[in-house]
Amino acid sequence: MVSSRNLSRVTNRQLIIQQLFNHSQTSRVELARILKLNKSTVSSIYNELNKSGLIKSLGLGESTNSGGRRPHLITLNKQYGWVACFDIGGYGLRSLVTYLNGEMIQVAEKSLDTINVRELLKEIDRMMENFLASDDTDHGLLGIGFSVHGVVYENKIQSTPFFDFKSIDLQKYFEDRYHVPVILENEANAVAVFEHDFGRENNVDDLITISIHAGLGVGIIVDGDLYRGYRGQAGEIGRQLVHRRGDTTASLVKVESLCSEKAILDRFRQIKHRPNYQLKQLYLLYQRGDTDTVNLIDNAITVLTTTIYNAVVSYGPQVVYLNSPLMESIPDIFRKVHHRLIDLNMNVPIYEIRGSRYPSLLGTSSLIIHHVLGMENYSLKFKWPKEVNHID
Amino acid sequence: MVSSRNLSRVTNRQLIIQQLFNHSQTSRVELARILKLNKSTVSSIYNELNKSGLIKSLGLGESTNSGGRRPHLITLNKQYGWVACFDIGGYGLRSLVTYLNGEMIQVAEKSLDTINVRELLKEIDRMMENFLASDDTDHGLLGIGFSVHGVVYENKIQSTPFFDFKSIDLQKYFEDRYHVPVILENEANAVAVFEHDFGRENNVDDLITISIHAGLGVGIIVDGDLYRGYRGQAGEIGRQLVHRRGDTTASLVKVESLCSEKAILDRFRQIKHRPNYQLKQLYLLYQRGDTDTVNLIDNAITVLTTTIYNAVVSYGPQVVYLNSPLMESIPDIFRKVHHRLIDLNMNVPIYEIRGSRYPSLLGTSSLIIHHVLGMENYSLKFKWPKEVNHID
DNA sequence: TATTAGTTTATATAAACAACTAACTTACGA
DNA sequence: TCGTAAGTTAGTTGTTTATATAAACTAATA
Repeated sequence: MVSSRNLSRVTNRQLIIQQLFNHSQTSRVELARILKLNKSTVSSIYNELNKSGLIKSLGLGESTNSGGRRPHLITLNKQYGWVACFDIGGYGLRSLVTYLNGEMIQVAEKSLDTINVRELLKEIDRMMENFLASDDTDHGLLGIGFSVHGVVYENKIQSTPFFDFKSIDLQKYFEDRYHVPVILENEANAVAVFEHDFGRENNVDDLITISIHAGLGVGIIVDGDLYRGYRGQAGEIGRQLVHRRGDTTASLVKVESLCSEKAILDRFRQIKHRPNYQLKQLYLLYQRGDTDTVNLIDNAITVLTTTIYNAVVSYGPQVVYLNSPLMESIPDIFRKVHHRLIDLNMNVPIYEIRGSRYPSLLGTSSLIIHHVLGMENYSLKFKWPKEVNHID
Repeated sequence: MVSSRNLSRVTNRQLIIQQLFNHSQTSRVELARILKLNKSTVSSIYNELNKSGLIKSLGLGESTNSGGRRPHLITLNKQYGWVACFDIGGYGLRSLVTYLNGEMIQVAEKSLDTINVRELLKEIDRMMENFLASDDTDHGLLGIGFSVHGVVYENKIQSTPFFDFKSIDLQKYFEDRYHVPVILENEANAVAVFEHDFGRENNVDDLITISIHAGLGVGIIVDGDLYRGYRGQAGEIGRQLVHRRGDTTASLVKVESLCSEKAILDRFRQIKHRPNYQLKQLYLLYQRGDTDTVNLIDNAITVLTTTIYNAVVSYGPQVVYLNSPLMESIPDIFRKVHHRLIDLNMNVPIYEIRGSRYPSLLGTSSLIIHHVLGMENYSLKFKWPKEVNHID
């Protein structure tokens, strides 16, 4: 517990954990120098952390040219434990297991077309059993995180288009079952956390990620922290109202009805009278120059461009990331949106996130690891996984 | 200086100052009970603050029915010093002097139509001399704050439509001149700070204020803190691009070109061929039902409605405030916008700020007082001044 | 006499400090 | 080439200092 008494102790321990986390190796003197703490203070906290098993020794380092004792190199013990993360969306269920440092251990995926919540819970439990069976860490499972395509507030799902979660409190269910902390977060927010915590540049503390799936959502990082809004309602930009270009009536439509992946696919199926067409067919017909399809995509590009532009003037981010399976399928879309934005003199860099299966899971991993370590208010930097790529 | 050593002392002192600030009277035991500190800890810090003159005694309070010694009531000594605030806009210059607790002492105003920066500085200095002459506080001037109609970043004006500030660093100029801290803030942000810190409900920590003047800007409070965006660029929603209703071309226009006060007045003067018409004439012709004028206003109402709606889904605030001399002149506008928003099922309460001369100045006063007291990260609640009213 | 406000004194925690040991490099003389 | 002294750096140990808490006190009330 943090009382007034041991406030500085807790703070100093957090600073040391942060330093351990963010640097692949360090030593006691280095900690003292960087954190401006006395060597004895560092030693005292080091002993505490070491006793709890959070520190791993890396042997001796090199001494300087002018001599001196060699430092004992140390690092965070990633084998201390593991966390599980799940992404729940329209497509089904994806999961990821990472060590305490966010390093991927394994992934799993299960598509669920028509499912009820019981089915989903059973599938999650099956995955958890597998994960628990292959555990090779010191203290085992430390926490579970969920990324949800819907509005989340205080670890409760407020609304989601996919399942009926009114009947079940996911957090309570899994906390009771596995006796570890469980957190829930909105998918777009999780992706934003991923970009911030796994980002290659360390100094980007104001960014937005735009997720284009069934709807259109923004994840917002402000000054390094997630901006959720009142009751988690911030960033629902898909619900913005616009006049359709050339529409002479007074009618307003939601932007996501014009440019979300779902809206585009629905319209495509309708135009082509093929209820089973997928992204693949959309890509093929677009490639072939099919007029209807090209018009459909061009229109979406127009709407997307202004929506992104407007998000930038609204949120004032340093960087924008787009997270969209649609754009991964049809690379032309991002290319054209990008060019249009440059034509509009938008001088904020914009990137596409590739490997869009992992970002929300990794962001969730970061969130639960922050929580497990009691480091909610500290920036922890994670290593970029090879499976995820950036394109600009 | 905050070192690891005296961290808890600094924190506890801040907690006590916060409590003193936010409650018109308190006592040492009460501080100890509320802050969960030992009575002796409170006494120790009390003595420190008392020696520095920050505390004023209010005599003895009442003892309980069951007896016991009467408490010595204390309060923050508002007479400790004063701060000066200036609002610089297209209309000219407004200023406000407050005590350390944000209580108004005096105001001044000077309209400047065609001015250069030198003129402006001279006018500010003149006002400052008057303020200094009538000073009745213990330690005199403590700080100066500026509210600027333009983008501000790290106390520097990045851009403003009104003056050429490239040549002058206001902060440095006045810090050198008066040897007190000087801060600059964007006007919409200052209004947002005003609504948060002077707000009647204490628990609204997510709100936006929409300022409608020459342009259209949003001030955003997230979790009790100002959200400025990268280089202060957040909230420039006037620069959002939209299709004009019924426009069959592909052209996009800035929303502020359709619904800002300046845009409306400009168009009004153009339609009526009267370059000197002001808000008064606009109001009169609107009242008389002049077709051109009614259409102009109706169109602005339409654009304002969707812009506010879109801001709400983007930022997810708990409350929205509108700050607009235009709406103060023509109350119909707010009434209609409000009704339209209800028709759109926007369930976030929206209020109009009346007395729009003071909010930005009072918000700036809060900012500089926070700074002077070293309380940047603490919420200080100010008393609502009688001159400012809310309408919903 | 019981109760509450506030102070004083003693004690505990933890950070800083100073002085130590440990372990290294370099320089230099035999 | 070896040995050793001098200098350097890492990390520990004992001491001091700041500060929060606890307990025992005084003061003032119903």
